[in-house]
Amino acid sequence: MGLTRNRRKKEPEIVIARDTESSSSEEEEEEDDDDYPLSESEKGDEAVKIELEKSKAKGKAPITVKLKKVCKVCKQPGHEAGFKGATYIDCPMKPCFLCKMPGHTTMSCPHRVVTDHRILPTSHRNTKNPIDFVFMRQLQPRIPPIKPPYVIPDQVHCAVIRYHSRRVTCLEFHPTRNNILLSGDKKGQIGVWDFAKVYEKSVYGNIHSVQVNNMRFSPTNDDMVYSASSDGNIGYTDLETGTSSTLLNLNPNGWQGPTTWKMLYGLDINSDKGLVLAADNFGLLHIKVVGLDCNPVHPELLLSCGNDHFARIWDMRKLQPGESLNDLAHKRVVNSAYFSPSSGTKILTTSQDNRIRVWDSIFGDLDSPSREIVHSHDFNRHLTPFKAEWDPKDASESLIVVGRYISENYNGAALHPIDFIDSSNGQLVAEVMDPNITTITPVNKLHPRDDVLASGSSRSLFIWRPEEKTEMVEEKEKKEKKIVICYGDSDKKGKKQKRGSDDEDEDDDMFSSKGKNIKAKAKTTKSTRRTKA
DNA sequence: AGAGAATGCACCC
DNA sequence: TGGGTGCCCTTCTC
Repeated sequence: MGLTRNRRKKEPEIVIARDTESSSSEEEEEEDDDDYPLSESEKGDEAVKIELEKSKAKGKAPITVKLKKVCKVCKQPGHEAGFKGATYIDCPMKPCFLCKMPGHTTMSCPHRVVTDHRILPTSHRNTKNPIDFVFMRQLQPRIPPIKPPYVIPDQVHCAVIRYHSRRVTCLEFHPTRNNILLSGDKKGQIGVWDFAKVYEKSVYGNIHSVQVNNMRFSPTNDDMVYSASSDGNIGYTDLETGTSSTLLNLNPNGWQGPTTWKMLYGLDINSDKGLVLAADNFGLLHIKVVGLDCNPVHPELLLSCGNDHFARIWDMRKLQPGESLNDLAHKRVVNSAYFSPSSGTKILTTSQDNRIRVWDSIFGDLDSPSREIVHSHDFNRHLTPFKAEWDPKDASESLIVVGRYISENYNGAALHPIDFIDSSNGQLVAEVMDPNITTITPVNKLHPRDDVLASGSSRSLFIWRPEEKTEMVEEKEKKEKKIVICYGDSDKKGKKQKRGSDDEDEDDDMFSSKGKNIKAKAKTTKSTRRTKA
């Protein structure tokens, strides 16, 4: 298909006269001459002239350095890629960064939903024209006659905390206590945050030694949580005390090299059968199984996904290699696969080919997905993998949330929104973003009961809520001077507030509206931990 | 303020 | 076939 990455083994020769940038040039320059001979075609290219004025006192003539304008992506002259202000210009020699098809760039991609943020407020974008609606009803007569309105957390208001020293890898809401958010990070720490009492948090660093990949609460004891980690352990932790026991250790003999080291990724609980399920990097089929999901209605059904490009449906009673009930093919690694939260009949997957796939019924034709939604969430080794997740409160089982990789220019700021998508039609229902949050937000979780979205972005956690609730919180926090609410278009407020705070030196917490402006005083933890390879 | 580091996947031979 | 190589929008720290 059109998904090859068009790699060029041999890059064209680049000659940059007097270039200071040495890291990107692969070949050693023997010649130091300024007069780089331009070919006929290249002569038309504008050469950038940088005039370096040596000290005026010495009265030396300015030195003119010619830099050939070269694309930093494909290393070819004649065009440039990269940020122009807040807008990223794609390299035209590469396939579209969004849909991966050649022949156009992200800017002109037909799958690019947003074209101008200055004209259309996001909330208006979900208006369907009546004909579309009727048409859709005819095509899908089984959708609920009136979709319950989505309640999307207001993008303007959020709360921020930073206590992780590595990037956030997973989030989980407490099953009964509404304001408790659990977060795991790349270092193996697990945080418990009471986001109503903003300052109340605990961080447990002794449960795992490397990244936490998934967490699940015990169905029988609200205070106990299971966690799967790349250290090969399943921890079983009391959140009140932080005391943890090891339910499973796949590496009892310690580190014997990367070929034997086992890592646990997928984790889910089958309460019907009283099982805790976990998948390691070798898996039953000797592939890395990264996700697991038990069907909420049919306890014998299990869904797995991984880097073999498949999501697979299993019968719990027949978990043998090659015995899966269905194999759902993808073009790239599958980051996540989830049954729909109430009926369990739909499947939602996120794949690194920049497509979200939806199967409308596990009892129907599973040969190909019911829909593929092109969405920017593909792979970057420095980011926690994106996972599109269902809204557990949406009775129609169509609303999903997923972070976006590529940025858009929002009034001069390059931001990466969190997208709410109606998975029944692929429509972008809302984008949540804040000018103070400039980092990418791959980890998102919708609250099981409240209209709350929790997000993990780099090392920070965000709670987004509807405006009414937030204003209460906001008032409270203003008094306490403990948190800064992020305002949609004035980060000044937030900064002032933080600067005025007397609590700055209290501990290594980070309550800020803009991590960039306020340096964390978190202990700089030397990464002495062993990595897997 | 600019370099360096962390480190997953795909492609290549 | 497996190790070597390179990577298009990262983010933080020094």
